[in-house]
Amino acid sequence: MATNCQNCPLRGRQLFVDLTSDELDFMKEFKIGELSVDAGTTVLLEGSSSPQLYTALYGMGLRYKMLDDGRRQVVNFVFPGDFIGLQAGVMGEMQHTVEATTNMTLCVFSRSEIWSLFKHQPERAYDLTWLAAQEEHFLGETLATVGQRNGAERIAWGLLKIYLKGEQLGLAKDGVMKLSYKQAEIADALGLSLVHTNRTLKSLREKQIAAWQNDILTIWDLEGLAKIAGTGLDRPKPRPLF
Amino acid sequence: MATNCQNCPLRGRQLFVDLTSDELDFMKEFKIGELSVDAGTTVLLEGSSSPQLYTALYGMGLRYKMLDDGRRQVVNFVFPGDFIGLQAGVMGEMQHTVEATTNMTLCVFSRSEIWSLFKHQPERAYDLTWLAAQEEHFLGETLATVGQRNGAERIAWGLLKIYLKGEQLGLAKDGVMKLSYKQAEIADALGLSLVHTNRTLKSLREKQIAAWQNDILTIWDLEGLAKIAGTGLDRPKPRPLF
DNA sequence: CGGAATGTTGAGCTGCTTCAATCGTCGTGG
DNA sequence: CCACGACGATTGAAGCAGCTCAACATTCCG
Repeated sequence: MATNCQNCPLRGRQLFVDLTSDELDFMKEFKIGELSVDAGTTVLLEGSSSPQLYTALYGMGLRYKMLDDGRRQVVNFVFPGDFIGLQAGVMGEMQHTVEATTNMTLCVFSRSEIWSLFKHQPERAYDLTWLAAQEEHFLGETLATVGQRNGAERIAWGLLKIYLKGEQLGLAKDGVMKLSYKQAEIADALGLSLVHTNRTLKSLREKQIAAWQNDILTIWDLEGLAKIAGTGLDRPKPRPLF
Repeated sequence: MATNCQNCPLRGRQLFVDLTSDELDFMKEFKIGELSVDAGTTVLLEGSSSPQLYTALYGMGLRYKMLDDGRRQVVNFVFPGDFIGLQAGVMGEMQHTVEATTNMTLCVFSRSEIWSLFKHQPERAYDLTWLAAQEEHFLGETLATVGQRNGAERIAWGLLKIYLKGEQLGLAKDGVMKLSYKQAEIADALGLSLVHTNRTLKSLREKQIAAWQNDILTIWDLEGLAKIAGTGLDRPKPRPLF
């Protein structure tokens, strides 16, 4: 049976701020169903104008853009709690594709309700804008990484960000996290070739800093990782959940 | 004397959608003043929580992030009509620095009014979210460029985007546009070294495709530029103006 | 068992970086 | 009025980080 918002498994996790009971009531109305998809399914397609919006509930996925000649840029990774389809929601069409890389369950919202949210739930509308600004922030950090850092720094940065978010989500513990992606996907996220990504991961493993094999990410030396990445260990700030 | 919103020089330009007279009235209240700064001034500082938000009125600038070791990523270029400080407005602090590269005039808004905008002007709040989603879209395109395209493609892509936006803003005409940046800034925007940027620009010049010298960008072969960039010639969509 | 998908490793090459020197322009102080 | 220094653009040269090509290993699944 579908989860209802009251007992949403994501509520209460460190990454998210609490909802008022009013907001919760609204969300129950806003949510129109649940969607389960297999690994490999395209949830939203670049250029399409889906009538639906989603929040990831279980599972992982990725957002990517394709260049005309087939090169792919992974824009980011989708984890539980991530809101999917904001662009289609406000701009009318998706600017990137969203694909499930594991089996996923998503909460479904009706796009047409977005406007009523702005009209009747200014707090929630504000939260939505907050999320958009947050996405922009993270994309900016990613751009700085891909534009300025070298291979080792990029990989370290990527693993670190993923791990810290996983921690706040309750998906990571004691340096261990399930991470169901392919090396090629990390490579396409960081602007590196697959071969170089593979070699860089190997080097991190040999240095006893972190290993990522068989879909399991193991961090042995978080500080060492942060040092290579050239960044701090700040945890992501709590954010609104839809 | 300060411009008022009615006779805002930006209204009516192709890039922007019209405001209703209601919205215009609100904007007049929302706007609390005007700010003129010299070239080189830092308008907003990464990590700060400015009580003010801005819309660029005249002049150009850039947004950038610094890595801990001093490397700089230019996140994008600021043109007239661009809204500055949304992140500080909703998230409480800026995630990048905004600097004027020419003398600039900016409309000033009070950050504390953002909330009243959500409360009383849902249409404008929606527009704000639209802008945030648009920024996210553009950052995603930039990320794809920096992550996937080679030097020549990146430069071509960058010049093309700038020129097309300039056209819609009335800042470019017949292939000519004033573009007051340094080569180092384009380099830092595209993740290339200054030297390589210089050489790539030279090659575009020698191929009679485009030249950018003495702050003047001249496009001789727009289609050729788009072909190198690996993208189309789509003009930016009209967007809300604040 | 065969084939497809993913990961791993070797080898050679090059696009881009880094270092460094030169040139032109411009504002400043003597 | 000229010398000086600062800054940005330009060009040469050398080196390497990361790419491409290619072969092989491993796992999984029908």
